[in-house]
Amino acid sequence: MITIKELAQRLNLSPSTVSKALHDYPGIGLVTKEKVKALAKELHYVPNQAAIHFKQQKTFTLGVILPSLLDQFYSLAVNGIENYTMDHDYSVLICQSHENVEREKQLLSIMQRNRVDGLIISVTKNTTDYSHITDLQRSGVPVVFFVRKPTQLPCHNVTSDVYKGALEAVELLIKRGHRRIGYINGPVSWVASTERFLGYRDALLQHEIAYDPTLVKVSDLTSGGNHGAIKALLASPQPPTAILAFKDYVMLDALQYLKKARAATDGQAIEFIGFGALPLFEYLDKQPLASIQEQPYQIGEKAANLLLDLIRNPGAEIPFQQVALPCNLKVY
Amino acid sequence: MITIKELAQRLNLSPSTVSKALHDYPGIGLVTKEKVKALAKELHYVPNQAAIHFKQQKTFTLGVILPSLLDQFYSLAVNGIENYTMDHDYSVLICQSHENVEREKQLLSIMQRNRVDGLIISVTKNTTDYSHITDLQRSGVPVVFFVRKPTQLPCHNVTSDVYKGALEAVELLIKRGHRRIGYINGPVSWVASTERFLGYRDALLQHEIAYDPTLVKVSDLTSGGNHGAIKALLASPQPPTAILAFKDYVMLDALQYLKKARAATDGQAIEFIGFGALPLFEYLDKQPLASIQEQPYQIGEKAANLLLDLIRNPGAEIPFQQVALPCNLKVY
DNA sequence: TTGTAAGCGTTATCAA
DNA sequence: TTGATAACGCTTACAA
Repeated sequence: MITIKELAQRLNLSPSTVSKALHDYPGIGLVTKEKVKALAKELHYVPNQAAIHFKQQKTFTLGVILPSLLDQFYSLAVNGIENYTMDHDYSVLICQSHENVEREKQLLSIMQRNRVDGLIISVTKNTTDYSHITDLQRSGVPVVFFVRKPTQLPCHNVTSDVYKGALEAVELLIKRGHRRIGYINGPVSWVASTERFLGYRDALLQHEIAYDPTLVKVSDLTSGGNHGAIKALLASPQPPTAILAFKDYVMLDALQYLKKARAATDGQAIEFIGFGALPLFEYLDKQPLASIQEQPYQIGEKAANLLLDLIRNPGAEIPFQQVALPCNLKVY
Repeated sequence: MITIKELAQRLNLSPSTVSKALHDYPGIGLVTKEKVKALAKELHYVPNQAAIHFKQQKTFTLGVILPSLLDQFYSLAVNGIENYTMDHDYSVLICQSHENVEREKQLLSIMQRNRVDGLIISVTKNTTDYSHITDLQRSGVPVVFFVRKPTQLPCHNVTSDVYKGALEAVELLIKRGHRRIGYINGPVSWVASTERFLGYRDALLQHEIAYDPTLVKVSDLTSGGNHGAIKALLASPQPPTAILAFKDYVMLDALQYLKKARAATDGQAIEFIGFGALPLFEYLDKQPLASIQEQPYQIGEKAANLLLDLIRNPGAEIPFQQVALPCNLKVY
């Protein structure tokens, strides 16, 4: 591997001159500059990032921790992050927590060893203690939460405006004549669950429909949990005629369950709306009424944008940014 | 950020002693060792990887280049790679080419700057010139191709045994009485396309069914290309009664097209088999006959395994490894 | 316009 | 059992 030192030797120059020439540093003779660049190209000189990072005490790298890349929501978000960072000459270190808190802690440590300049994170289902994250922050690494954010902790974060998303979805259901509208919620510890729930409830109240707690069930978002929730809803004395689901996958599981136990609904079709508007819906034979489309790519972009701003203004006491990108009700 | 030097000062030791103590280097007093470790913990000492990489002239990092993480096949493969490398104290630098050759070249350069110890790559649709990759190899970085491999270039690679997968799929169709079986192939420049095709053709020949080239169409794997291919098959004088598809997505597009143009099939249902066995199939109302399940996770694992072996035996003239993992016909 | 020298954090070699 | 020293590749303030 060819180094600046070697280039310098071959050209009878000093390493610093070569370095400057390669970076178009002002005050280097045009002839020298060209000579250096030519030789660098000829010998396939490739700068050693490890050395640069080491010298600069900066890695120009953002850490990204997310639950799983199998969820298209997150792979889209990664694309948004990557594109933004690429354009700004940063790179990303992507890691999956697989919803495992221990692993999340390990990853935080990896991020720290690698001296990432900042961190973008969507915490696991089970993260309640954020000390591993606040420790990192305290050591001077700015952190932006995305999609999933802590309940109490004040922080920078980028999410979807799921409150409004849920509100609009339920309004659509009401407009279509539904009065008994169920909701299958996600883990109650999540802000995202509360917000969706409030949108659901407020839509009802705004249209003078009493809020009935028996129409709300919680799922842990596993298939089993989803099946359990729909089953419970069907078992209520007056089952819902329409259901809002925390995620499209929840809805799909519910539909699957219904197909098997359809007798219970008296042949009445239940109308569904979920969050996600996943690409795979294009291929479903029987599409749902609608889906609330979030903007994962833009969430990623915005999170990266925010984080780079924080990195570039180190001392600055920037107040905690809370960005909520709009959702879009996609009617099929 | 606390450094070894600081730990040394505080303990009135030399940096080298501290370094050795932290690494359980033999010949360090037990007392010293404990003292060092205790202080390191107390002050939250975190080693600086950039410095270590720089010093060791090794990054303990594998580069991974793949077309897109949106394809679950690849996110599963990444999981396999990650798990294997984690267990062996390596990390991964994951990048997406988005089927863009120029970007692929850029990424190679990024990998080189970052001095990855090895590269796992699935090239883009359009990569025909491999010089950017062979250049990297020549500079001493071992490379393992996965999923997509070059036609001519001898290389280490890990793929699926799609020949056998296609063969078994077509045999199933034949057993079910089909005699006119179509095949929608992927880009002809891919080895994976040729292999599938040969499996398709050999299955026919082994059952004494003449191979009819008009029943084979090529798609570029875009929705448009897929629709075009199925349309062409339907337009043939004797349309197929069953179709093998290069990928499940091809099959889904074909099914979608059929739904719209179903008149053309005279109400005869065409039976399909594709490659992939994607999780989303669980949610389809009308499931295909079968799908050929590949093992992306295991492919990733094996590729990482192979690459680490290559890294660990630098000089060794290891003959090119060609691993093909079995496919499994999943009948719905 | 170019060169000198120091230093980033860590570790390996050798000496004490 | 511990310490001194050099080196990894690069950048930059300062000197020439």
